[in-house]
Amino acid sequence: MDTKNELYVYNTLDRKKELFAPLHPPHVGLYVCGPTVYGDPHLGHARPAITFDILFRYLQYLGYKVRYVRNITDVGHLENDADSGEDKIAKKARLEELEPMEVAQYYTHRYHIAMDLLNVRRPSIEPQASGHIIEQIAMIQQIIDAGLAYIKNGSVYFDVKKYNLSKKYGKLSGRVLDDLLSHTRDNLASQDEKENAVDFALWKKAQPEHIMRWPSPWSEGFPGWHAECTAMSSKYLGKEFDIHGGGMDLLFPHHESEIAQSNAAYGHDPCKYWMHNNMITINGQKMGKSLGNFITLEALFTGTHPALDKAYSPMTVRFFILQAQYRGTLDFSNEALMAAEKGFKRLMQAKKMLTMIPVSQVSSVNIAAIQQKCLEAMNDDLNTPMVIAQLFEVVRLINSALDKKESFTNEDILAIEALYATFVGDIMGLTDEQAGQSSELINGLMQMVLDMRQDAKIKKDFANSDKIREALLALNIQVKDGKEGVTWQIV
RNA sequence: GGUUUCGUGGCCGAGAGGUUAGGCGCCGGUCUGCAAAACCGUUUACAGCGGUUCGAAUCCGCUCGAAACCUCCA
Repeated sequence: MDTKNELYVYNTLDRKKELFAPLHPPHVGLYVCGPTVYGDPHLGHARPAITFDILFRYLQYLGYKVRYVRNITDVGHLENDADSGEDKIAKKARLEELEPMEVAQYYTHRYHIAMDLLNVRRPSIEPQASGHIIEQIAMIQQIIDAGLAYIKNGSVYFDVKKYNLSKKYGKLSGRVLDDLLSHTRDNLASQDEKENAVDFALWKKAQPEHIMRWPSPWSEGFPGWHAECTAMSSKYLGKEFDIHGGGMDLLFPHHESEIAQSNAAYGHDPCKYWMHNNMITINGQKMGKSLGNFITLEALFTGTHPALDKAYSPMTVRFFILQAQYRGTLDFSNEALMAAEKGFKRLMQAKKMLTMIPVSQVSSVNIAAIQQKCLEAMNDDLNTPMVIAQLFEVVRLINSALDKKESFTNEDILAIEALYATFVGDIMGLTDEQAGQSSELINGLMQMVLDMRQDAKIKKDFANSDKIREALLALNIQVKDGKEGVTWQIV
């Protein structure tokens, strides 16, 4: 009966919304594929980070004790272009004459700074792939012992065809092995070692030019791409946990192969729910490093990218992302970001006006109903755009109350404050960026300047009053002449 | 070629078999010394063609178009 107060999430495994029921309540294990740290974080990184930050926050709001693991991939993966066979991180390190770990550390740091600005909560554990080589080797050995991997020239490959005899490879992505066998392209140099094109590497023997390498029972080399997530998720969340998240682009082959590895090594799927965020597109096309159309978060925040008309604050970007449901593509444009910026400011400004509303004995509003709708929206697979729509209803009510077209009781005002604190602050992680900017000194100075302008206005010296207004605007301070007096806002 | 999605008004985006999404923009009004802000009102929608239904933007089929994945990528 109470279904509206229970969380439903879209499970990619069966492509429908399911009631979320943790394996071991009140604990929830959440694993999300993190960044590969060989480049600056861009807008694309913000989407999964924010999507699963919302999930993390909301699960906590619901009272769950969440262990959120998000890895750092600091062991690069193979490239397939002409000069390849080389580890991506190793390649970049040589170009810049840095230690590979120095590069990884540098970009990890940059990633953290960007995520902090976006107010993305740090995960409970952020394990590095390079720190879990032993665990990955152990897992690979278990797969070999199970007879589902073979060794060729010091490299280890997962035997997908053999695995498929007892389990179904492709159950997450909807792919059929026979189709994959007949359609997969075979242009990788290393593929001649594979028995089948669909087989994937668990361990790769390092070529001489590789500088990232570790000893193993098979060769000196490095783990395959999919190994780290299985090894680290099972180490920190157990061999069966609740939710595995990541970008849709990782569905195949990465997550499909994680399922195969987990089944081969442990006999069952790694998790109960698979959740995937969609991509951010730019002019309808996926943003990606290889396409050369990606916008780094730093460029976005500073407005230095040629495609940008101006800088957009981290909270504007966060709000922009939350205005779309996480499973849909989100198209980027200056126009859309500017609309988000204006909308976000309006949302935050209304909250500040709350203290100016006269308290009434009678209420003309139903805040509890709005709160309930916000909860229902969150419970419906994290429908943040719906939550935001409800919050704008509150904005309208606040502004109408200021215009004396609605009346709030003290309880109403407290309920609205709580609504903001819970949904805007705690759950959606939106903070007021100007909060810290107005010190006592600035407030005092502003009061003085505005008093001077007011004097000029009384004397009908509009030349001077406008001069003050324009000078303030040049400093990005907007003066607002309201019915109840003059206020100001940093724009 | 295969797999998975998607096509909503000027833009971004929810929803979903019958009842206003929301934001931004445009236009009109209130307020203002003038603006801005705020409020009120208004304007364009569900790719196309069939089918199911009392009724479809919402279900089914086809057509057209777009994207992601199949190769590193969030």
